[in-house]
Amino acid sequence: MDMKSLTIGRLAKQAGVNLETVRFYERRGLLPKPPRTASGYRLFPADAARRLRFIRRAQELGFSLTEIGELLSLRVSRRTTSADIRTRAEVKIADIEAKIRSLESMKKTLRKLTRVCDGCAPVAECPILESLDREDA
Amino acid sequence: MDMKSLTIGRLAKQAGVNLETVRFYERRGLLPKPPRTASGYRLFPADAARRLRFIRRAQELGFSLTEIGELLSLRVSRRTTSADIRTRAEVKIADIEAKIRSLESMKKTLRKLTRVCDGCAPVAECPILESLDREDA
DNA sequence: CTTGACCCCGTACCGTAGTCCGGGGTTTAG
DNA sequence: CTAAACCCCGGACTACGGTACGGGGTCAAG
Repeated sequence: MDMKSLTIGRLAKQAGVNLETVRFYERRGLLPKPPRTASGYRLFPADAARRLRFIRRAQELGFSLTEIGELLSLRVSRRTTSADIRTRAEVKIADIEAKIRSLESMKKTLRKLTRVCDGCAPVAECPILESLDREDA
Repeated sequence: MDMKSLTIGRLAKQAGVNLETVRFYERRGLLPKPPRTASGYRLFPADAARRLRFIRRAQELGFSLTEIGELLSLRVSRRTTSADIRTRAEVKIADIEAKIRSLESMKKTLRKLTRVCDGCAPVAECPILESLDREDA
């Protein structure tokens, strides 16, 4: 139990999540199984909190836990070739860019709306529908 | 039943959602209650499909149905003042900008990863954890 | 050496967002 | 006129992402 390890309770507090959520993510494989003390207590490395915060943020961006698992597994190692990782990373980048474009489009519409508000011109229709409306999924 | 109205089934197909989902959104108030035929069939205006597609996209960006309802209600009318709408729109813009920043950060990390792949330098750690990791919610 | 805070585990339960079912009327194409 | 295809409704069911519960062991302060 050196200073660098965290019990599950401390980790949960540091990351701002429920303790049960930590166990749940461990079961789901989003958090690597931590070493245990002789009595069975989990001892998480300090950077587990960073991983938890990453998961939370990614969720707010509309990624499912399964997709987050895929993001977290993006790294080069003996088992995975560079080319494989590269391809998978590029797919994720494309997903992300699509999300950014949708958000930019929503933002533009909302900005237009605030300008209309300044001009005091009443808009009866819902202007945000203009955004996010062209083709593809 | 003019050409411009859609039965629930046609609407669902056009928007690419399940028919039950349309009824569900109507119950949730995300879709305005459509007029009915004498026999009770719903007749949706043609632009209901646009609204459905907006809802789906916004969900992919991590907005809950409740938040989507708030976005859809952003418009100026007798009941809502320009100033009120303006304030609410600005809050939403700030939310959106935060999402965009997080996504840009993820994207940057993934780009770095693809460059590493090109250079064939193996990375054992999970580099994406570098992103989305500073302060605030 | 006890008491309160913390941890273990499995299982049950919850909210959100749908999705399905089934018994019944309606519409439309043959 | 009838059969297929479509629509109505209420209510049950599902999947996902947690969250709570409860019975038990552990650890640290007094």
